[in-house]
Amino acid sequence: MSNVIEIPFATTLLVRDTCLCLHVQRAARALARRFDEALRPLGLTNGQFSLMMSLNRPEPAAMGPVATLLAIDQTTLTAALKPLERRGWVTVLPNPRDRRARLLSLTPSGKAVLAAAVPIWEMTHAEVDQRLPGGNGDRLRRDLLALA
Amino acid sequence: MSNVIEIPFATTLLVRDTCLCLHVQRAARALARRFDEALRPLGLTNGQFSLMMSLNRPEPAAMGPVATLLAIDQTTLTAALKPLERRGWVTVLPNPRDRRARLLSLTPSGKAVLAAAVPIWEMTHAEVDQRLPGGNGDRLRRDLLALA
DNA sequence: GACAAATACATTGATATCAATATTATTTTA
DNA sequence: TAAAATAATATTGATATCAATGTATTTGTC
Repeated sequence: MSNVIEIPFATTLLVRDTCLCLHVQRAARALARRFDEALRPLGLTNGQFSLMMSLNRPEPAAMGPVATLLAIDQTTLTAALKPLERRGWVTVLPNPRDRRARLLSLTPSGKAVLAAAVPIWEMTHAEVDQRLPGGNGDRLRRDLLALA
Repeated sequence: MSNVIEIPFATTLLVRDTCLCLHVQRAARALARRFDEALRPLGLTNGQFSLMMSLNRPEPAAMGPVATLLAIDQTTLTAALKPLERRGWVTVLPNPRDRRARLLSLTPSGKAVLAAAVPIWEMTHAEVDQRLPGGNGDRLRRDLLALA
């Protein structure tokens, strides 16, 4: 006898249409592609842009708080810094006050790339904002913050 | 003379607080972790759950439409199928009517895993829904669909 | 001050993601 | 029908992501 468990197709449709995780992942991929494409002339991805922007502080940042801000694992941050270091856009130096810690800074060329990216971000972001019901993302941001 | 371009810190704060791409990526990572953790006892990730659920159709699916539904690149789908095939949860067969195409199907054991995942999805999803202002994600889903 | 606990980060291994490109098969056009 | 255009998928190379684990350093406690 065949005992194959069948999931009702209605369940599939329910998950497809309601799963917030799927909806957020889909939107994340679509937005990432859009920003990646806009930033490509600078050799930056959306994630690298967000990371570098978060390093634009009066004082060098430590890794932990940056990972928390971006909601990425600390090991992901370690990996993400590598290509930025290699291109000379970011420096990762030991903190003399705590030799476990690292000080993350933008280099002058990193700042130059980031400065060039800002108008691209502004234009792309304005386009995205416009697509949203209501014409701006305030409501969406509030909802997303409740999930992060 | 030093000609270092400085991005105003206010710009950094503006991007941090308003960038929809960053907000969506952050929420996507947080939700992915939550669903991954809940599904871990079954050996499934959130993405594998979404993919396998999208294969639960009366007729085997082709790759293109599945990639479009999930808003992933077709090459990502090719790669994502590999571990599922290896575990015997999914079959990838050539389509006799069009030998370029592939037919994607769940195996009986794939259906069994997926069936076991459904109650976990329901519970996790209900928890997430509750966290949202208004107590459900209808509004958020509408906003996200406008981006995907 | 020694030692246990906690902290900060790195490494490894697996999967996810996409751009660029290649391969194979079908469809259209001349 | 042969050649060109199109379509469906695979491969490669680079980065992204996280769990599990390891290492070095600091902190807290006695």
